Amino acid sequence: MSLHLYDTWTRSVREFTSLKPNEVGLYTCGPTVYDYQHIGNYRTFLFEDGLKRVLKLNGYRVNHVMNITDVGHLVSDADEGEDKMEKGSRRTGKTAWDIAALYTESFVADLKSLGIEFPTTLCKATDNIPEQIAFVQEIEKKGYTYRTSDGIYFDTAKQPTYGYLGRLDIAGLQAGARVDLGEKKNATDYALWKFSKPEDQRQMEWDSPWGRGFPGWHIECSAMAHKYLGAYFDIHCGGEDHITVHHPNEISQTEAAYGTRLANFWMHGYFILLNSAKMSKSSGEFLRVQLLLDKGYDPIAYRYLCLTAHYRSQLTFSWDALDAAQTALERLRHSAHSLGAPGVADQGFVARWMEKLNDDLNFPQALALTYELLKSELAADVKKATLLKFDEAFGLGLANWVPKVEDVPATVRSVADARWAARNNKDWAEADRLRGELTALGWAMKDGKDGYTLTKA
RNA sequence: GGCGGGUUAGCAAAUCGGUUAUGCAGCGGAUUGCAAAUCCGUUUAGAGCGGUUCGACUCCGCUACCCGCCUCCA
Repeated sequence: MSLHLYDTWTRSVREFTSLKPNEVGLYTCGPTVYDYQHIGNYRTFLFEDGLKRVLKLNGYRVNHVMNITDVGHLVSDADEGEDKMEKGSRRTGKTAWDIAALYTESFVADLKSLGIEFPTTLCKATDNIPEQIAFVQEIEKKGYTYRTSDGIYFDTAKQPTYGYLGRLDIAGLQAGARVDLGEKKNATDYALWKFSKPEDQRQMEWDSPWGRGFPGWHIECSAMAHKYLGAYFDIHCGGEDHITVHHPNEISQTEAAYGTRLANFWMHGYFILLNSAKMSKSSGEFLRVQLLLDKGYDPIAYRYLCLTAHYRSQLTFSWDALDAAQTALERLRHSAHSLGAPGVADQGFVARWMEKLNDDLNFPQALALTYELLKSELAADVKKATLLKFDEAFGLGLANWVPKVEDVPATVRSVADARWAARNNKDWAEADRLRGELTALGWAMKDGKDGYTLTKA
C-alpha cells in the first residue's frame, strides 16, 4: 500500500502524494518558549518525528520547518491580560530575550534525548518580524483587516470559508462567546498586529506601519511557512487543540493573502492525559523530560510509550505505564544486542511493517510486529537486520545501544571474587553470606556459566 | 450551551463482522546449589440496553459515564 495519511481538512484517510516530485514540505508548529516544554508537548513532536521518518522511508526528502514562538503573546485571546514572555521575565528576573534563549536551549536538549530528528529549519518568530509585517500588509491590501484602539484585526466575516478546518459553527460561536468581544466585530476575529500600550514599557516591540507593537500569535506561522515553504506546501502539523483556532486562523491569513489553504494535508497529534485530564502549562503541575531523568527513566522509554498508542487517540499517562515501557525497551535492547551482527533483512517482515506504517502511521501495530519478528524462526542475523530496519521508523536507537558496563569499585570486586570462589567450592553458606554483603553494598551478583556480572541495585 | 472523540482483560493499548493483537504485571514450567537473567506455556476482555446479521468487541440506535475543543495551549 502506498502512503495514506489522515487529513483533518477532509476528515478522512487519503493517499499522500507530494506536490513536488520526491520532496515534502512539512511545517510543524513549534514550542512557545516562555516556559519548559512538558512531555505532552513532546508527544506531538514525537508524532511528527514518526511522520517524518515514514516519509523518508517512502523515499521523500523532507524539508521540515519548525517555528520557535519567542514573541510574547497575550494570556487570553480576548486580547487582554499579561504577556507570557513579560510574565515569565518577572517570574524569573531575566529579560524576555534571556528567557526565550534558556527555554529554547532546553527544548533542543530534550529533542536530542528523545531521539527526535532536528528540523531542516528552526526559525524564531523574532527573527522574522519584517516578514510578518509584510504578510499583514498583504492581508490589509486585500481588504480583510480593520483597526481598533489596540491593534489591527482580521475580519473573519469577510471570508465565507473561514473555520472550515475546525468545522466551526460560526453562528453558535458568536452567540455563545465566552469572552467579551471588546472592539472586535466577530467572535472569531483575531489580532494581526497589537499596539504597545504607551504606559507599558515592553521588552519586545517593533516599529510597523501601524505603530509600535508586536505581531499577533497566528501570523508568525503563516509568514514563516510562506517564507520557507511557499504559499502552498504538503503537510502542516500541530496538536489537536490547534484544529479549531490557530490553524483556521493560519489558513484564513494565507487564504486572504495568497488564495491557498496553506497546506495540502493537515495533521494533528492527540493529547496525553494525566490523571484523566490534559496536561497543560497554565494549570500548574506538568511533567518535564528532566523529571523523567531525575526519576531514573530513559527518555527513550517515553518515546516507546508513545509508540504503543496511535497518534490520533489520546494516551493515558501513568508511571506504571512508563515503567512498563521502560521494561519493554530494556528487554528489546538486550534482545537486539544479543542477536549479533546484522545480515540481510527479511523482505516479508519489512513489507508488512511498511504496510502498517503507510496505513496512517500505525506504529502500535508495527511495534507489535517487532515481537512477532523476535519470536520467529528466522536466523539471528536476519532478525537483527530486520529489527534495525524497523528501528529506522521507531527511533529507539537500537543500532548503537550496548549494555552499560558498570564501574565496579575494587572492594566490591574483591567480595564478588571471594563469593565466586566459595561458590565454585560449593560452599553455599559462605556464598550466600557474601551475596548478602554485596546486597548491603548495593550490588546484585548474577552467576553465569563462565563468570559473574555485577549490577547496581 | 455548541462541536468532536472515547468507554477493550490488573495496567497501557491495537486490529478485525467468524481465525492468538502486542507490551507490562500475574500464574505455571524449564534452567539455576539457591537466586537473577533468559526461555517456554498460560489465566483475566470488549460500559449497559436494544437492533441488523447465519454470526458483532467490530455495523446501527438509545442510555450512562468520561475526555477534548470552543480561552494561552501539543
